Amino acid sequence: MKHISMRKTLPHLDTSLLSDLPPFSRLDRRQIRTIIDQSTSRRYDAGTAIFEEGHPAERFYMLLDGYVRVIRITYTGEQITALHIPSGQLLGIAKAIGLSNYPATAMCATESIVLSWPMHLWDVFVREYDGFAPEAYKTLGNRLGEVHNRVVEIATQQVEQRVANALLRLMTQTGRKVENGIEIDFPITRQNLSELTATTLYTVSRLLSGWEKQGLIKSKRKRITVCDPHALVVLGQTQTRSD
DNA sequence: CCATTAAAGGTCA
DNA sequence: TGACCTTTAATGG
Repeated sequence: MKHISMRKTLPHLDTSLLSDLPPFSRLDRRQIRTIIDQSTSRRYDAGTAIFEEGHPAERFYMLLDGYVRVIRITYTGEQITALHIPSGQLLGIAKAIGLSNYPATAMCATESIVLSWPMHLWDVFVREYDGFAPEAYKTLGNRLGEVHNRVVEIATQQVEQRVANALLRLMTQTGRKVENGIEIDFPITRQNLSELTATTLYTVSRLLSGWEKQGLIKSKRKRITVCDPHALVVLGQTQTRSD
């Protein structure tokens, strides 16, 4: 028995934790102090949910460290990954578009550190804090745009293109430089990728194996490194259709 | 071109 | 060891 996540307030939360993050970057020290004092901080293990689809949206969150997978459950009980959220972003901000329940589950892809506030403070933040609302809406807009792009891809592209593009997006959004390329910074399985691209884990596995043989990527269990981004870009745009 | 099914080997706690 | 991850092959829409 180990690594039990306990809810607790960490002792020394410095104002610098938030002062560089867009939703709070226009605020002075005193305001940020107030915001932090109203927050609850918590660490989550990888694989645990911060909040779940359908539950009342009681709190909103700022991801300080880690990665979160936004997941929806289908009629048959399967999960599909909608998008990934990197640290420094707000999440659980359903209130911004008038929802009273969370529209999706937020699952930690890695160990994560999160600040949260009771939802009744949302209106206070929007009213009192310069730049907060625009940044929140910008975040929502970006996510909506990303989901839109995927809908278009799924409707118009072949599986190979979709997987290549998904990989490129993850690389640019969460990539970390390593010696032989750029590694996606959190554990991701064939299953996860297949959910993102509306295909099966077997097809993803076959594609990745092929790309690895050609030297485009390297992969270990739950880890993928892109070695040749340009080749993937080409793959992602090539229409291998008879003309 | 791609999903499904089945089977087997690998990895991790 | 058991649960989870990955690959490969066969089959069929």
